[in-house]
Amino acid sequence: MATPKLETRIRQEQILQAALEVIGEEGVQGLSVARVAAKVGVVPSALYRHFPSKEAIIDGLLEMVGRNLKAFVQESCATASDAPDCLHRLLVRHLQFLKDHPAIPRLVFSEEVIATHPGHRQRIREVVEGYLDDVADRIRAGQQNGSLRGDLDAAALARLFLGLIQPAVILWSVSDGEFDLDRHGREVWAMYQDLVRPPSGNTSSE
Amino acid sequence: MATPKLETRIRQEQILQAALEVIGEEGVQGLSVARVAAKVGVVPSALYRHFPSKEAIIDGLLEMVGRNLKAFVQESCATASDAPDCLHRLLVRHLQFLKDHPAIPRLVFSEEVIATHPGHRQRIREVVEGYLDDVADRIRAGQQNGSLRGDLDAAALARLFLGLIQPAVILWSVSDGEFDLDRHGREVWAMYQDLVRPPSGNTSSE
DNA sequence: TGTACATCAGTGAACGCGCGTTCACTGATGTAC
DNA sequence: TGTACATCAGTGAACGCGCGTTCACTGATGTAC
Repeated sequence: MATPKLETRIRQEQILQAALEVIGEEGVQGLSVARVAAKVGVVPSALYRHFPSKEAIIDGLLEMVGRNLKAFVQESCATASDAPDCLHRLLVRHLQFLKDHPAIPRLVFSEEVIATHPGHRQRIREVVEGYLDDVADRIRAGQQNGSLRGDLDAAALARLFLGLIQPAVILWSVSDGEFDLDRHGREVWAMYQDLVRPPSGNTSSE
Repeated sequence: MATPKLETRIRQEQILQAALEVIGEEGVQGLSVARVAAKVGVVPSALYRHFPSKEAIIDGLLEMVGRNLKAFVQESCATASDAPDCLHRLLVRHLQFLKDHPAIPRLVFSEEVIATHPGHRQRIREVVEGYLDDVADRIRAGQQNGSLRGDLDAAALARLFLGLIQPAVILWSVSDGEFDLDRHGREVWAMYQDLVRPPSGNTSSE
């Protein structure tokens, strides 16, 4: 027993972190109990002291991702001057996050995880729809204070916002880092901004 | 030997078709040689008369998808009156296709396939970038004949067009068919159309 | 037209492998007395 | 302060399973003579 004992709470965090690293390196398909255990520095069966099953680990990851997305929206908009600025910060943050931690979108948009287990599908549904709802709320607020054009459906605009990010995920995955995320962000943001700009010039009415 | 012999060409098509069905039912993760063989009505080892490996089957699928996407763009635009109409038909066709054959986008956007084998990543790259290039070409043509606004980058507009479709893929997968694809199509198309409409009223100058 | 032979799709047993999970165990840590 | 005990994280061997793939074989089909 070279490995010191640690509390379950700490181990759970370590396990989730290790699982994310494995997904980043080997893909969702490569996520095995053995590999996660090796990264934690522990024997595979030790993981069962902290999670009842591999499915529970994946569920823990999805829950974590959901919390992170919620925090992203809040933090991006807390420091923003108006709704367009909030959305812009959120987009930039997402693209940067994609660059730093490609494992997360891989996990959320992974058909594999969805199809394997009904519980995962439900969890991903909560994460994606929760995110879209948060974004739509911010859009609605912007529409009400006049910083965003008011005649477009907020939920549909939120889906379109997600559509600024998703193509970047696949192109980034597929291109071995050649795809220019920053440029993509600038280009699609210019278009989105153009679309949601209120008709008159009062972009920051209070 | 209850199974009659058939030519390799026919079997190859049957195998690819069966593989698509398996992905539709069990996900990419559930795609196994045994399941495909069962669907074809043949013993697992028989597949090796027609494909050298499971990887080759997946590669065959990706190639097929690439051909289908190319055909989609051509057919949608052949009967269209102008570039916006062409893009609209293409969008509707894609969403309908997603409804009928959810396995295909699952395959193309599957992180699993990408991460597993470098050859697959290259193939998916060809498919996605080829599709984006085709769409961008149509957009460029529309910009030149004045049916599309000319001051936006065609490649970025093509990526945004893909962004109309991708959120629908994940929401459709995750919602057990509850997500309203037709409504999504109408809403995001209205926005896209609004964005790409030329500034003056001459939407169909020749 | 009839026979001999090459071709090759399909068979089924077998393989080695990595997988998720279990279980009896070990032994360090913290608490009760 | 010192001893006895409960707790529980980590161990390592073992499990059954499904996987992709191989290989010697079978036997129907089509061709050459």
